[in-house]
Amino acid sequence: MKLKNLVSKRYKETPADCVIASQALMMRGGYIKPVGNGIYTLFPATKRITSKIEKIIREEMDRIDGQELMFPVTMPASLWQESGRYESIGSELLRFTDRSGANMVLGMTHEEASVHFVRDVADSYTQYPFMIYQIQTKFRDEPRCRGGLIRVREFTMKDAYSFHTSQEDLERYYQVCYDAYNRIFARAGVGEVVAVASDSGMMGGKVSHEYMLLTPVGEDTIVLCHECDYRANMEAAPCIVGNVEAGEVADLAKVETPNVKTIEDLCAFLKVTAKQCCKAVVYQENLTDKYIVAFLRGDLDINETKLRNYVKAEIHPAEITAESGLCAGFIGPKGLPADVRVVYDSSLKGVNWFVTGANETDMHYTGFNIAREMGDVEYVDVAKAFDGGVCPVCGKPHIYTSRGIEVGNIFQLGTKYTESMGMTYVDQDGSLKHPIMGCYGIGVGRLAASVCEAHRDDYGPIWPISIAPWQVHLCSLRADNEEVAAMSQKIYDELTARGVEVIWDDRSVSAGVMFSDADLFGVPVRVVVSPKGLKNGTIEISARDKSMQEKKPVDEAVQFVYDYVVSELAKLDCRL
RNA sequence: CGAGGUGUAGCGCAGUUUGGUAGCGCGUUUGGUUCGGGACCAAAAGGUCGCAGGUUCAAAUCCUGUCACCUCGACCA
Repeated sequence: MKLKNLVSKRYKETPADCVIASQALMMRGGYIKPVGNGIYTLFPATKRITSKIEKIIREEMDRIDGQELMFPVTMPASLWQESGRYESIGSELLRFTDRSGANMVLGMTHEEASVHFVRDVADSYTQYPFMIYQIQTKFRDEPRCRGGLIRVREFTMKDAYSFHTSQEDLERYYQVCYDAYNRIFARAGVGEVVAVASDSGMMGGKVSHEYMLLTPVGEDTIVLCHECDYRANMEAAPCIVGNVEAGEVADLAKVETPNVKTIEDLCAFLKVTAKQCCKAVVYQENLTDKYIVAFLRGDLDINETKLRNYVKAEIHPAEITAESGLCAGFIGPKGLPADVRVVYDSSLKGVNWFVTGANETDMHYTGFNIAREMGDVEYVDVAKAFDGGVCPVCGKPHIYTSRGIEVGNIFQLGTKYTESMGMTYVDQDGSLKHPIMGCYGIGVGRLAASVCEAHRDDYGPIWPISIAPWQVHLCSLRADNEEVAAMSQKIYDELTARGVEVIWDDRSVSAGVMFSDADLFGVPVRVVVSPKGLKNGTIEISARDKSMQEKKPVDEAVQFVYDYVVSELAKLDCRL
């Protein structure tokens, strides 16, 4: 492929509104163009990258006995009504009507479609287990898109669904997928992607992992341990405070705290630490508007996901009205309205002395002892894990947090969909049973963008050779020079004949333009043919990541490049 | 959905306060000189100033409405 014929354009200046580095480079390098909010055209170079990612995914899915198929993007609403998600999922699911007025949806995930398919064909235990997968367009009407391909509304995803006759078999296969995912990311050149325990969210099910690329620009917060390899999404991470500073037992006293509403003000006013405060966070159930007051230690933050899971309802931060009986800024456990649901965080357990609200304007209690004042209450973990917290695995207080981009996930779904959609098979003993499901996703475009985010310099992406749009970038400096033109053609022909992918730049432009464009292409191997080199009988060969730079005699150059490409590919378990 | 912001040539921007026939840089085309990290000279093409109303002799500029996009927040399998 000659670069001058490639349908693309590169820009010297960063387009407006780019927020993260990979997005800026992919816009400048002519990889993507926004069509609408969160909707992109992928240019030919990008499509070559995603196709290679897809090829790796296919190889690994097929290796664990996956069977590729294709579900539709558009589905009748009735399919989603069967599982109950037509009602339970919000406006993220794009709904529309067809010409006859029938309700339709655009697929954002395909559990329903997969159950719809297999319930007719997998009716005997002898057919299990099996896994089906597809690589296909998804549409999710995200409220807010971000960072180029990092968070979009329309995207390509590999989604897989496995079906089992026992929880044990699901767990066995889950581990197989876990390993396959690690191979996929390693082969795509981002071995730094790590699996973290996660919250299952709307997918249902219990055990799940997310594969995260750790980067400051990530949207998720990851909890890790310095001592051991514990890793979890903040949403799912337990908060363990460790040693409790119980404090002295003291009498309950009501004190005036005029206009002191925040923990910070309270600490300053009463000369106490945040740990000695019991703070209230107020939510409301989405459907009923019923108030939920969560109490936790003053230095901690609420983990909404854990709270949501505990109260088993969708919730949102409360609007505290005059009729609610709540006294914003002065809320405490004692004297709350009866219809308010109260949740005590584990961080409060065993502490004898708290400052907390008195449920009266400008009044707080000191010496508040939850066990004495409120009796035997249940403590649950609804706080966010924090730096220096206790690791739930090794027990050492070495928790820290980091940010990450979720590039894939795996879930043990259980029977949520097979039950709701009435899928059964006949077991060995003749009884009807619901298959147990797992599901496994990878966002292809997001992975490509994440690779760019992880592997780049100031001048452009540095694509791993396994997914690079081309393996070799051939630069003909002074292509008008007959010798240069002839040698370039020879190198291009020979490499291409041996299966190496070459992008060939034979434009009559200055070296600066040619090299800066090559940097933006991010192709791993660069071959430079120039009059200067040819005068010495050499060809320049270098790696985009600067790990290799050679001058080779003209008759050895092709073999050297070929060998180098093959060996670099082999390092990522890939072939020409 | 809440708050803020921006729409002017393919890209980046100025011009809007104070209304007067639309500009700069990059890119593109042609000719010439250059040639190892975004060269130079000369000429040229390219815009109903997001859209629709209104005010005015006159609107990119003022007013009203509307659409789109961006940022922060809410939200997020």
